[in-house]
Formats: sequence, C-alpha cells, structure tokens
Amino acid sequence: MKKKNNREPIYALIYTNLRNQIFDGQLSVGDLLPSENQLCSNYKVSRETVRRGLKALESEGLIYSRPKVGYFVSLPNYSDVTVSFTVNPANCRTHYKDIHAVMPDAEVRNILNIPEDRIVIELSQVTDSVEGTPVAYDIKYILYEQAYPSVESEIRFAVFPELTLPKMAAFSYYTDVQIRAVGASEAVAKVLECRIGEPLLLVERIYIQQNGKRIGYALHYSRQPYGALKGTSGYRL
Amino acid sequence: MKKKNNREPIYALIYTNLRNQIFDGQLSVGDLLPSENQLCSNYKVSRETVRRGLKALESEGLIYSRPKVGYFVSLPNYSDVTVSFTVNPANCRTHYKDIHAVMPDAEVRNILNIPEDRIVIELSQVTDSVEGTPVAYDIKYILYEQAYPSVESEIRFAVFPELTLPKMAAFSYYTDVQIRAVGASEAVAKVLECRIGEPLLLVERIYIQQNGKRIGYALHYSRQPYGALKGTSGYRL
DNA sequence: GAGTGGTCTAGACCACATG
DNA sequence: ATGTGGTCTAGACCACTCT
Repeated sequence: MKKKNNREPIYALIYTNLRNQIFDGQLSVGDLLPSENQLCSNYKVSRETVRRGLKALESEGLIYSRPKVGYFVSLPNYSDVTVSFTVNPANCRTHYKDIHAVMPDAEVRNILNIPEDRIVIELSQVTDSVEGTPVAYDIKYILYEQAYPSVESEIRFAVFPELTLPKMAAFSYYTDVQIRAVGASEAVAKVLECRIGEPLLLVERIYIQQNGKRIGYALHYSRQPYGALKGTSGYRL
Repeated sequence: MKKKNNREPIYALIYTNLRNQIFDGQLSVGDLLPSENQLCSNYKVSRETVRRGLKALESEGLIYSRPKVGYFVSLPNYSDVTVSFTVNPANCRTHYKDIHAVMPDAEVRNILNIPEDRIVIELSQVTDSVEGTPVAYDIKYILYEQAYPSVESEIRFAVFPELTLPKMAAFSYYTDVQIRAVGASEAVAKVLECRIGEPLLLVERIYIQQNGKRIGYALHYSRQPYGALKGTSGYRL
C-alpha cells in the first residue's frame, strides 16, 4: 500500500495560519496584515503563492485589501442572516391542492405588474406532518409564457419535484423575500385546520428575472412551531 | 488633463464574457466550460490569467471545478435566503427598558447550557416608530465573563451603539437564528401595546463562540407589518 | 523615493480522470 | 497516452499611497 501524497499546499498553510491569528485575536478588526513581500520572506515562497492564500481569506470576507496600502481584517457582519428555506421538510409530505389558470386579484396583479386581463397559473399545495396535520400552505402565481423557460421548469419542478431539473439558463432569475407573522384568515385557517387568527409565519417570494421582469409570486403560510425558519449569521469555523 | 488608464483587466474580461454566457443560457446548468488551455488560446493570454477569471466565477458560486475534468456551471441555490436583520430600522428609535443581572429561568438556562446558580445579564429594549408606536421588543441574555471580551463589547455596543467597535477578536462567534410567528403573551403585549395573541414575528438568536460555548441568547419580537424581514435568494446581476 | 497591491507572463512538475 | 486542473516559481511593469 502506497502512502497517498496529500500534502497541504503552501497557500493553504498561509491561509490557515492567518485565519487562526484572526480567530485568536492576534489580529483584530481593522488590523493591518503583513505585506505580501513580508509573507514571501516568512514562508520563503513566491508572491503568487502568498496572494493565493490572501485571496482565499478575502473571498471568504475575513479580510479586505486596500490597494497600495495593505490587507486588513474585516468587520464581521452579523446582521445578514442566511436562512435555509427548506422546500420539503423532513417527515413531511406535500400534495397538490389545485393548479389552474386564474385572473388574479388586484394585489397579485400589482405585485406581478401585469394588466387586468392577464391570466396567470395559480398553484397551491399543502404540506402535512407525519401525523397528518397540515403544517404549511403554499400558493404560487406564475406568469406562464413559453418565452420564459425558467417558468416552465418552475411548473414542471413544482408538479414533479422528483424530476431532475431540465436544462435552463442558470441564474436567470432571483427572488425577493419577505418574512412576516400574520393571523390566519378564514380561507387559510380552513386549509391548515387551525383557528382564525392563529399566528402563522408568512414567507412571500417574488421571482424576478435579471432583466427586472417579475415572473412569479409565492406565499408560504406555516403553522408554528413546525415551520420555524433556521439560519446562521457570522463566520462559522 | 490626462486620460486615466482605467482599462479593464484581461481576467475581468474573461470573467464577464463567461458570466454573460451563463446568464444568456449559452451555458446551461451542468455544462462544461472551455478548458483552461482553450481559453488561453482564445484570449492569447497565460494560464494564470485565465485561472483568475475562472476563480472569480467559482468564488461567486456560478461555476465549480472538478479537478482533472473541467469547470461546470453550478446549479443555483434558491433555498438559501439572505435576510438583512436590521438592528436599527429607519425612522425608528431604540431606547433601553432595562439592564440588570438576573437568575434566568429554566428555558434560558437550558439554551445557554449553564447551571442553576449562574447569573446572567438581562438587557431589554424597545423600538418605537416615528409616531411613537412601539414596534419591537428585544430581550437579551448575556453570559458575562471578563474572560470573553466579545461579550464585553456586545454589552458596550448594545448600550452605546454609537460607539465604534472596540478592538476584539474578529469572527470569534457566530449566531444560530430561528424565526417564528407567535401570539403576543401578556407581558409582551403590555410592552408593545397590542392585544394578547396578536401575531408577532419572533427572531431568536443564540450567540455561540467558535469553541462551541454559548455566550448569549436574544429574543426579538416585532409587530407587523413594521418588523417584516426582507431578503433575497439566488444571484442578482 | 520606497513600499504596496494589481496585473501578467512563460515556463514547470504533479496527480489524476478519461478514453 | 493525452488532457485536465492544482500548485508553484521568478521574474516583470504599473499606478498608486505614504512619508
């Protein structure tokens, strides 16, 4: 049996050492790091190798560079929280309630920025826990046009989530998200089998193409505590 | 007046061209990009320059590399939502309600993983809208020990948010976040001047040091629609 | 003027995936 | 066997900052 040659690259060593100094507090917020040339001398390596290590720290957001001045330790940002919005929670089953073309109401028309006579696809689904209790109610309004393959795939993916994603322009849209607490309306309470006014988490998403065109709007109501959103902020070692 | 020499670097050109092809759909999800050597020929540049452009795409998550095989277009992740958790919303004023040492209840003890006799700092504050309506209620439990400078700065920053952040070990902790909808309890309803049971957004954060030690726990109740959380998912051009 | 980071070159050797 | 990406070198020139 031959020993695998898994030696750590030098730039990774530089990266790790500097990162440890940042976490230790040997390097504090705003501190100036050693210059590239200093690091070259310290590690007896070429400048590009040093830069590779620094670049790794920079793209993780731990440091930033001021050209012609030096590299500095970044100020951590704890106000940006990354939330994992799980489409299919564990131990839950999602089934379709309805899918059809509708004339949307004024609010949806306004959000999607479409004229009065525009027809959209309305797609609703309910997610049940293992015990059979409904825990989430989803309503999506999708601007269906053949010219927008991403929407087609959205529908196909929504209806048959087990299908692999079809070929599509990657990153062709993003979503704007808003998270609120609302009391269950009569209609929603009926679906979720809860009392009217029960606190629900409402996640609204607007699907927007890179050219600015709005192509979809989704509402996700979830009963508590099932539908709690989990996330993290800051840098996790 | 001399013209500024702001020519675009070659690697940035390569980056931009490939990125456009990804957004256009000329390159779809899972597609193989041209090899480094091919790009070298196409652009008549050295390999390191090509790699710089590819590295930029990679660190943005648009592509990934399979060593010895090639670079591929990534599958966009729309389930990770980045939420901006604004501490001091615009047009709002935050003022202190209380700050003192307490013996926390069982729930807080459990979350912070501390013994029964452990004392913590409890810090509460209320945020008012311009009209004077209370819109948010914050309660923080902080494990105060001189050995943990990040906690000291947390307190100082919380009490005097206008102060610049003191020198501290950067990235020494992260937070676990949970977002839920709850009905206002009697105590919370009193502070927020709303009826009991009114739907509130509750953001809970646990502050955790890189070594795993839990050093703080915060609850943030907000009335709707003021305290709605906004975020985005996907890649925004 | 000395030092810094930003860009770029033209090589090199390696381990490995694929056909 | 060929091609790929991963790592690394030893130079170079530039524009700029700082003192």
